[in-house]
Amino acid sequence: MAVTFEALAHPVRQDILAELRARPRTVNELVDSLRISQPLASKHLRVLRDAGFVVAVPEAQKRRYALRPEAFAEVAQWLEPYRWMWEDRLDLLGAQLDEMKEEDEP
Amino acid sequence: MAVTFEALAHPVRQDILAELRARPRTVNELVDSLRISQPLASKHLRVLRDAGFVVAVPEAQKRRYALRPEAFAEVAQWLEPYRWMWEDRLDLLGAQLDEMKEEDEP
DNA sequence: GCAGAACATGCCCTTGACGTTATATAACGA
DNA sequence: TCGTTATATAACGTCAAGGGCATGTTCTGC
Repeated sequence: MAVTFEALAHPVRQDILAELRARPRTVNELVDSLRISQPLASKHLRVLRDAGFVVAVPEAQKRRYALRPEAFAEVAQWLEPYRWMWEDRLDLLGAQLDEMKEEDEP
Repeated sequence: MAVTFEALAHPVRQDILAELRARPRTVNELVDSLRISQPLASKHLRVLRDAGFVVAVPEAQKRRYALRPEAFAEVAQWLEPYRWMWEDRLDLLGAQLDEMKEEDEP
C-alpha cells in the first residue's frame, strides 16, 4: 500500500498542486505563474498524473489540469494511523486528568 | 513551508515508520524485522532523523528510535488545504466509501 | 492543406540517492 | 585493558531524477 510520496517530494510539484487548489489550470498558466520552462512543467505534470494527483481535461488545443481528490484522500488515509500521536500530545497538559476519569481509547 | 516528503518517499523508510508506530526500536531490531543491512538501516534512519520524523534516544550502547509527532502533524497540516476536496466528494458520492475504508491493495 | 498555438517527448548532461562492503566510533562487560 | 556489541560513517559503483534545448504531435482556424 506504499503511498507515492515521491510525486509530492519536489517543490515545483508542490507549487503546482497549490496552484491547482484554487482552480484548474492549463500548462501555460502554470508556466507563467511558476516561472518555469514549458517542458519542465509538462514533465512534472506527467509525474503528478502518473501518481494520480492530477488529471488532464482536454479543452480545445489546451489541456486543463485539475486535482484528483482520491489521491489526496489516500495520503490522508496513510497518515491516519499516526494521527493519535499528535492529537494525544495536544491533550498532554491534561494528561494527569486522564488518570482521574476514564475515557474511551482510540 | 515546503514539507519534506522526500523522507517519506522511500518504501524502506515507510516501513521503518510503520514499525516505530507500535513502539520504539533499536537499529538492530529494525534490521531484523525489515531484513535489511545494518548500514542501510542507519542511513535511512539518518534521513528520517534529519527530516524530523524520528528521534534517537541513547540507551546504553544502543539507540532507541521513536517517532516524533510534530513532523506528522506538519504533514497533516500540509494536507489540510486539500481536505475539503474529498470530504465534499464523500457527501456527494455517498457514504459507502466511508465503510469500506480499509480496503486497498494495489 | 497550412501555419501556428499548446503540449508532449527525446536526448544529453550533471548530480545525487541507494545499496554494498569495509572501517571507525562508542559503550559495556570481564 | 581488551574484546565484544551496537551503531555510524567512508568509499565506491550504479542508476535514475532533474533540468536544459530541440523536436514531435495534436488541434484550430484561415
